[in-house]
Amino acid sequence: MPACRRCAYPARRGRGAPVHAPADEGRAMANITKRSEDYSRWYQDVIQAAELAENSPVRGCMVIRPNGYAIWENIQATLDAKFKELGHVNAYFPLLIPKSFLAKEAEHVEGFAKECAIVTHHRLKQVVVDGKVTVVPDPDSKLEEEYVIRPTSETVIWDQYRKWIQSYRDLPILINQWANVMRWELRTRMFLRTTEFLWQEGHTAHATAEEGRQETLQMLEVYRWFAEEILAMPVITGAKTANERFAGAVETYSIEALMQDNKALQAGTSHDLGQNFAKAFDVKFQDKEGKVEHVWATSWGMSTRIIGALIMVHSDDDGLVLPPRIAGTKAVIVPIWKSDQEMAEVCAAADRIAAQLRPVVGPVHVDKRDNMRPGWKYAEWEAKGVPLRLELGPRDLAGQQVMMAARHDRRKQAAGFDVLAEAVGAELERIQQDLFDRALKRREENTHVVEAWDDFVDLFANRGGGFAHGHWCGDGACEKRIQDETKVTIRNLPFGRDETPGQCVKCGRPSVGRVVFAQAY
RNA sequence: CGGGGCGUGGCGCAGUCCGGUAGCGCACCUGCUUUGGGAGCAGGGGGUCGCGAGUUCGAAUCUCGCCGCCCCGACCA
Repeated sequence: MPACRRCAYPARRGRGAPVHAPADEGRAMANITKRSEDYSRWYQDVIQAAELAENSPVRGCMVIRPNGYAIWENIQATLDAKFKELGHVNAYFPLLIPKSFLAKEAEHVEGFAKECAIVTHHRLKQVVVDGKVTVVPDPDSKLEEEYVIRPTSETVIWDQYRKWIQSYRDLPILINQWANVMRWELRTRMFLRTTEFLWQEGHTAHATAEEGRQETLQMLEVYRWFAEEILAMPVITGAKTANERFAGAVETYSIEALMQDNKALQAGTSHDLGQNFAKAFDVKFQDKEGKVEHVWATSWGMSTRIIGALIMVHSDDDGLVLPPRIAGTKAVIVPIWKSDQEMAEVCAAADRIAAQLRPVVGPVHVDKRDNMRPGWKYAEWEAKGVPLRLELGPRDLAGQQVMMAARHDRRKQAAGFDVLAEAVGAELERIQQDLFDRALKRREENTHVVEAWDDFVDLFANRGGGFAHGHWCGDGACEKRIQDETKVTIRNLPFGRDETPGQCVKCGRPSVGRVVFAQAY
């Protein structure tokens, strides 16, 4: 696999033929695979180029680098504020769960048993094998009851809620926790499915079924708001089918987004748990009439997976694209100079402008590095997804203006110093809106109404897939057959869906309305 | 866990078939000149060739075992 003789551009790892850089061969830094060429490699390249995360020594776990973690911190800050606005409080429950807890709710065990990491010992012992010192679990330290590293916290939390709840006066309990969880996945992908991931999990307890239902729907609406307003990611809200429901839930609701490769991604879930966990953990309360009853529960979560969705919805072949509202750095100022004196003047002006902008638009970075030229910096900040670049050189200084360049559409325009804060604020708003509009347009262009099975198969096999609105008989077995034959699943039963009766796209039996089908992550 | 591809300075790769003591581009460091879309020259630093055994006078290269990464399945969301 030699380098290309014509241009000396090195061949890519793992492929036979040398791959030429596009017209601009200088793009050696990031070297991002095009989406059209290899979508999943593109995804990995973007993560690397934007320095969001890296693989760790442990398979399936990732190191989230500062650029990636800044996004997560903004997600946390925004959601946390919203949760609290709605009356929730934060708490923390332990990482380790007694093995027996997992077994208490029948469906819950079934759902998670296959992907649990188990702690069996509490001590290591030095041993010498073939003359080399190594460590092994000390057999004498075997735990009497083994612990499971939480795949989710329903069980520990409900064990605790039993102790906290006696009367209706103790309800509702509206607790959220920010935590890491572990699910031993066979196949992992950065952010989208990692063995360990970060999330928030809300766990609430209520006096009535209706109140629980309302909470579930309210939190789903929070996720919809967050995805659409903050992440500029249009989503479909709706109920999951029984097959796709959370293990132990009465009803699961989700938000579903469409990625640029036309695969769907579940970006947040909210579960109405009914009385299942209250019964499993014997959590009862006495109501006003003195009657003793099991409490009603919900849980809801959004994880670092959403960062994967964020990457795939907006980014392009030059790297990451972030909506301003979630970007860690809103704008970067690139000073341009020739002489030392110009450097001093331009940098001083850049600092003044940054100081002026920060209170209005948030974090603004001034890139004063003198070991690379402006063009290099442009490309680098583009790869990292900073929404707006401000170019400031001697000519701008003379004209009392900066050049603003938007990351997502390359639009460049001048903005005078006297109106800079308003101009930058307005441009960031335009970018935010534009990203949403662009994503929504793409989703609409890739959403189809299907009637016949042949058309359904053809859509996903030959016409690029996307979202398909089709009739479904409601039978889980039929749903499974569709999945087995086409890899397509029902993403959800959208709120406000078309409930005109029809015939199931697969089996032709009567249907009470359309559902959303897609191939999914 | 099945099929395929791949592990060589930070990144991307050559060298492996045919064994001879490791090289290229970029990045990095120093200096000078540069700086409005990926700068130039000169000098310099950095690699137990994924890990472990074996064959050999000698292993990145041959043999065996293991580990990891990527893609496609299975599992799962």
